Amino acid sequence: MGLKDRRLREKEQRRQQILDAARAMVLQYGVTAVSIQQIAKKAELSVGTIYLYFENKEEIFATLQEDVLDLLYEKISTAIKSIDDPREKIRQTAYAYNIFSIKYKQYFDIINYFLAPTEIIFPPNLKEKIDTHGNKILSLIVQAIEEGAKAGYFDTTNAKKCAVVLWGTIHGLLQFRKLKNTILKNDDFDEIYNYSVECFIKGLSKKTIAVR
Amino acid sequence: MGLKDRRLREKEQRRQQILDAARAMVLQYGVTAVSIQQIAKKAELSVGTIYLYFENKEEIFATLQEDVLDLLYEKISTAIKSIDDPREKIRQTAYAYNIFSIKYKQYFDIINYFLAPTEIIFPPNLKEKIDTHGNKILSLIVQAIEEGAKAGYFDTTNAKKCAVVLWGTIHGLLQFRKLKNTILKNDDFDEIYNYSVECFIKGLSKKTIAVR
Amino acid sequence: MGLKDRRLREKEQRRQQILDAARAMVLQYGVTAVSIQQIAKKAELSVGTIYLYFENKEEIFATLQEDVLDLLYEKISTAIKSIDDPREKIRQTAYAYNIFSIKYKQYFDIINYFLAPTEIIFPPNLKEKIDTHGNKILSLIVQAIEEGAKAGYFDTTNAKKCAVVLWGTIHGLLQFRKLKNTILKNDDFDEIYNYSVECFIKGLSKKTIAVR
Amino acid sequence: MGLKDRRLREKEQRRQQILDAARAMVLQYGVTAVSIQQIAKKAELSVGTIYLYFENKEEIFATLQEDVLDLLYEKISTAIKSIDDPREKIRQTAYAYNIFSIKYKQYFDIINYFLAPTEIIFPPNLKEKIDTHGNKILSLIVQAIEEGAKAGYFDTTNAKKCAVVLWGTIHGLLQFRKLKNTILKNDDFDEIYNYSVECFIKGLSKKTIAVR
DNA sequence: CATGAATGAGATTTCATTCAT
DNA sequence: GATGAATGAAATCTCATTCAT
Repeated sequence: MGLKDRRLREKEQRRQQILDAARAMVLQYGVTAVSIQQIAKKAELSVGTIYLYFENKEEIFATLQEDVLDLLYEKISTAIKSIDDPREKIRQTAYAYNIFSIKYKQYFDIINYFLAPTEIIFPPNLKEKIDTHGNKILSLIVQAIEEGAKAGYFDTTNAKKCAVVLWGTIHGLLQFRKLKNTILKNDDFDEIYNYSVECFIKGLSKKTIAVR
Repeated sequence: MGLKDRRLREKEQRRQQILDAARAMVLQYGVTAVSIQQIAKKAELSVGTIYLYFENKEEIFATLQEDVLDLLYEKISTAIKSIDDPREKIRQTAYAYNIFSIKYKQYFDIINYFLAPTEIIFPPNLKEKIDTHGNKILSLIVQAIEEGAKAGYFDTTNAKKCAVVLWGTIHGLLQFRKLKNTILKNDDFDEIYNYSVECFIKGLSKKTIAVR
Repeated sequence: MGLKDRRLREKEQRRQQILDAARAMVLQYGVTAVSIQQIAKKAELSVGTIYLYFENKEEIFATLQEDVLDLLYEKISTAIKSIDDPREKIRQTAYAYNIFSIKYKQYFDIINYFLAPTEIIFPPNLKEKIDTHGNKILSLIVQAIEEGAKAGYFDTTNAKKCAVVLWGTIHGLLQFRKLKNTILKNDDFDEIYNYSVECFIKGLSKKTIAVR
Repeated sequence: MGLKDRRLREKEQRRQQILDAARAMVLQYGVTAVSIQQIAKKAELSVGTIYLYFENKEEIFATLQEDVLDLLYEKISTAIKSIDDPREKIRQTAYAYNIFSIKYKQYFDIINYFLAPTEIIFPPNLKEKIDTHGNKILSLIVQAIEEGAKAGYFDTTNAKKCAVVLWGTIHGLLQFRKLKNTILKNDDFDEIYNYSVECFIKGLSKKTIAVR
C-alpha cells in the first residue's frame, strides 16, 4: 500500500516536473515556439517519458491552461480580497486582469491559444477540468455582481450572464492592446480599458436615479 | 499601350488568384494549418511563383486580413445602411458581427491570427494598410455613437473611445462562443451577447432619465 | 555598315554593363552569394537578357576573372614601373599582390573560385582568354627575373619556371591569411609573407659567394 | 555496464557512418555539390538523423577536414619516417603532398573549401580542433627544419615561420596544377614543383658555401 | 532583340511521434 | 517505467534557366 502511494506520488511529481518545464519554456519563448524536445531537455527527462505522461503536445498546453487560469484566479482573488464595495471589486478585477496580461504576457497567450485558433478538440476529461478552473474565476465576478445586486447598486437578475459579459469585454479589449501601434496609436489604451469597465458598471447600475 | 496594361492586369489577377487560394485554404483548414505549398497547389501555381508576388507567408495572411476587414466592413455597413436610430445601429452592428463570426468563422480566425499569438512584426506599409481597413470599421461605429450623442441619447465626448470599447467587447465575447460546450454549456450564448450590447448601450446612455 | 558597327558596339556595351553589375555585386557580397537575378537588377536589365549575352552563370564569373587578372596586372605593373633593381621588383610585386588580396578581397576570391573547387570545364575560347591574361602577369615576373639573371644577381636558366614558383608561393601564402586566427594566431602574417619572398630571392641568387 | 558502453559505441559508429558517406560523396562529386539529402541517402539514414549528430552541414565538412588533415599527416609522416637528412625530409614531404593532391584530389579540395571562399565562421570548438590537426602537420615540417638547423644545413632562427612558408608554397603551387592546360600547357608541372622545393631549401641554406 | 513571369527542383532545418531496448 | 535514437514528412525560401510574347 505504501508502495502504491509512493508510485502515485512520484507519478504526480513527474507530471508536475514536465508542466513546470513547459511553463518555463512558454514564458520564455511563447506558445508557438516550444517543442517537445525543448520541454524534455528543460525537464531533464527523455522525450519518450513526456509521452508517458501526456498523450500529445496539445494535452500539455491544455493542462498548462488550468495552471494559467489558477494563477489568474489567485491574482484576482488577492486583489479583491479586502474590498467591500462591489463596484470597486469589479474595477480591481479588471485592473488585476490588465496587469496579468502584461506581466504574464505569454500566459495570456496560452489562454488565447485555446480561444483563437480553429476548434481544438478537447478530450472530455480536460474539458471538464478547464471548465472548473474557468468557472472559479467566473464565480469571483459573479459573487461581486450578486453582492452589488443585493446591496442595491446593480439591477440584474442573472449575475452569471453579466460576469461573462465583463470577462469577454476585458479579455477582448486586452487583446486590442496589440493595436496600440496601429489603430490605437493616438489613444491611451489604459484609459480606454478603464472606461470600458466604468461603462460596464454603469450599464449594470439601476437606471432610475430619481431626479425630481 | 495595350501590352503594358494587360501585363499589369494579369499581374493583379495572379495576386488575386493566390489570395483566393489562400482564402479558400484558410476557410477550409484554418490559419495555422495552411502552408505555402498547399496554397501553391490550390492556386495551380508553383511555389516559386507565390514568392514572386509575396515576400513571405506572413504577407499573404496580412493581405488576406485586409480583405477580411473589408468584408466585415461591408457586412456591417449594409446592415445599418437604412437604419436611423443610433442605438439600433449599434445593435445591428453587433448582430452583423455575430453572424459574420459564424458564417465566416475562419475569416474571424484570421483576425484573431494577428490579434492573439506572439507579436508579429508587420512591415510598415502593411501596418498602415491594415490600419486603414480597421479604421474604416471603427468609423462606422464612431459615426453611430456620434449620431447618438447628437440626438441626445448618449452621454459621451469621446466617440472613438466608446467605439473601441464596443468592438473589443463584442469581439472578445464572440471568441467565448468556443466555450459554449464547457463553461457556457448551460447558457444561451446569443442571449449573453445581446445582453452585453444592451449593457453597452445603457452604459452609454445619459444617466438621468427623469422619473415623474 | 555603320548600322552593323553600332549594333556591335551596343552589344559590347551590354556585355560590359552586365559585367560591371556582376563585379559590383561580387565585390559587395562575395562570389557565392551573387545570383543572376541580383546581377540583372543591378544592371537594370532583365534576367533573360543576361542569358542572351552569357551562356550561364559560370561564364560571367570566368569573364570576370579576366578583369580581375587585368586589375592585378595593372597594380603590379604600376608598382614596379619605376624600379630598377630586379630583386626590388620582386619584392614590390609581392607587396602589390598582398595589398590586392586585402583591398580587393572579393576579387582575390574570384581567382580562387576557379582555382579551388572541382574542375570547372572552361569553354575553349575562355581558356585561351584567361591564358592570355594570366600570362601577362606571369610575364611581368618573368621579365624581372630575366633582368636579374642578366644583371648577374640570379642564377637561373628558366625564368618562367621561377616565376610560376613565385606566383604559386605568394598566392598560396595569401590564402593562409585566413588562418591568422587559428594556426597563425601567434604569428605576424606579413612578416612570414615577406620572409617567404626573401627566401625565394635568396633561393634564386647565385650560390657561390666566394669565401676564401 | 555493457549497455551504456554499447550505446556510446553505436553513437560513434553512426557518426562515422555519416562522415563516411559525406566523404564518399565529396570524393565523387566535390565539396560544393554535396547536399545533406545526398549524404543521408548514401548513409542510408534519414535526413533528421544527420542533424542528430551534426549541428549543420558546415560542421560535417569541418569534421571531415580534420580527417583530411589527419590523412595528410599520416602520409607525410610515413614518407619521412625513416629518412635522416633534413633536406631529404623536406623533399619527401613535398613529394607526399604532391601525391596526396593527386590521389586524394577531392580531399585536397576539402582543405581548399575552408581556405578559399568567403569567410566561414567556425564555432570555437571546431576552430580549436582544426587548429590542432593543422598544427600536427606543421610540426612535422618544423621538426625537419630544426633538425636541419641543428645539423648546420639551414640558417634560421624561426623554424615555424619557414614551415608555414613551405606549406603555403607547395599548397599554392599544387592549386596551380589546374592551370596545366592553360598557362602551364607547355611546362612540366612536376618539374616546376620540384624546383620550388629546391629553391626553398636553397633559400634556407647557409649562404656561405665555401668555394675553394 | 528584350523581357520577366514562371518553373520546380533543391537546400537546410525542425519536430511530433514511435518503438526497440 | 524510462530512454532517446530514429524517422520522414513538412515547412520556408532560393535560384538557374526557359520560353511565350
